[in-house]
Amino acid sequence: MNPNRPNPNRPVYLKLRDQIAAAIIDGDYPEGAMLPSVRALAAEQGANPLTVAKAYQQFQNDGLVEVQRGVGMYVVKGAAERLRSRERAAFLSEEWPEIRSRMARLGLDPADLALTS
Amino acid sequence: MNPNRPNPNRPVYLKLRDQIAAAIIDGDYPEGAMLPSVRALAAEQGANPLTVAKAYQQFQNDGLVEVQRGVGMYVVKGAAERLRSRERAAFLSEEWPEIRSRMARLGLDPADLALTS
DNA sequence: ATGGCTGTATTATGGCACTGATGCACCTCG
DNA sequence: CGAGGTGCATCAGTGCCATAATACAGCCAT
Repeated sequence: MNPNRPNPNRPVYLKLRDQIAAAIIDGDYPEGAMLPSVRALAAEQGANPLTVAKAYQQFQNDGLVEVQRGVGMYVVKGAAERLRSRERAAFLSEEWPEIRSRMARLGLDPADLALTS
Repeated sequence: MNPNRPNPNRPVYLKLRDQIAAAIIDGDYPEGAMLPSVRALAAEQGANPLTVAKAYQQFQNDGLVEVQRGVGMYVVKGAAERLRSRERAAFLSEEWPEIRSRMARLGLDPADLALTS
């Protein structure tokens, strides 16, 4: 299921990826700070180091983290804002339309649910 | 992925399942009407008959369609409302909390987006 | 009754994604 | 220089998904 966002049986490396992205946006991993090593995060999350590495991979490709081989991976300057901007655009263009149409089909109104929670 | 909801590369049988569910809720397959045969829908969708059968399977298990072997599968009375109710509950308890928290993180307000579209 | 339509069961196969174990290359510090 | 920390590459195993080829079981109009 999917792959798919809310899917519970979702690939581990994607769940980790989302979790890390959230931490960067929220400032839990400040700019310039070193990310947990693949082994450390793997041990903490009960996952395989390679799975963690795969989760980190995309951030490297996108230039959001800087890799110093033999040392560690660091959050680059402006990563949080760039990441937020990118995720927001992706959400609005790819996810929100489907969510909105599904809610309409189910007779739900986003404005109502916005208040309750 | 999930197998995740909005995932584009999602198993065919799940995409078909969602598509059929939407058609039932929207009344495209009215109560008492016969669903397309597995072979017909397979040909139309360019899929394998067994894959379509797998998509139909869950509706049988849930008692939303009645199977008349040798004839076809029919939408039972009240299926649309039961299906909508079930999907709504599932959406609110499993998907909406995550969606809401993600929107908050990205600085988006459901109430605002409810108007725009 | 027979041909043609339904759904279903069986088995086999190819592909793909995810996960995992091992070892290597690189850097820093004492 | 050596120990212990980094990330990274390679290979293999596993399971799900989709497809295919058949064959079978039930119903109905001609």
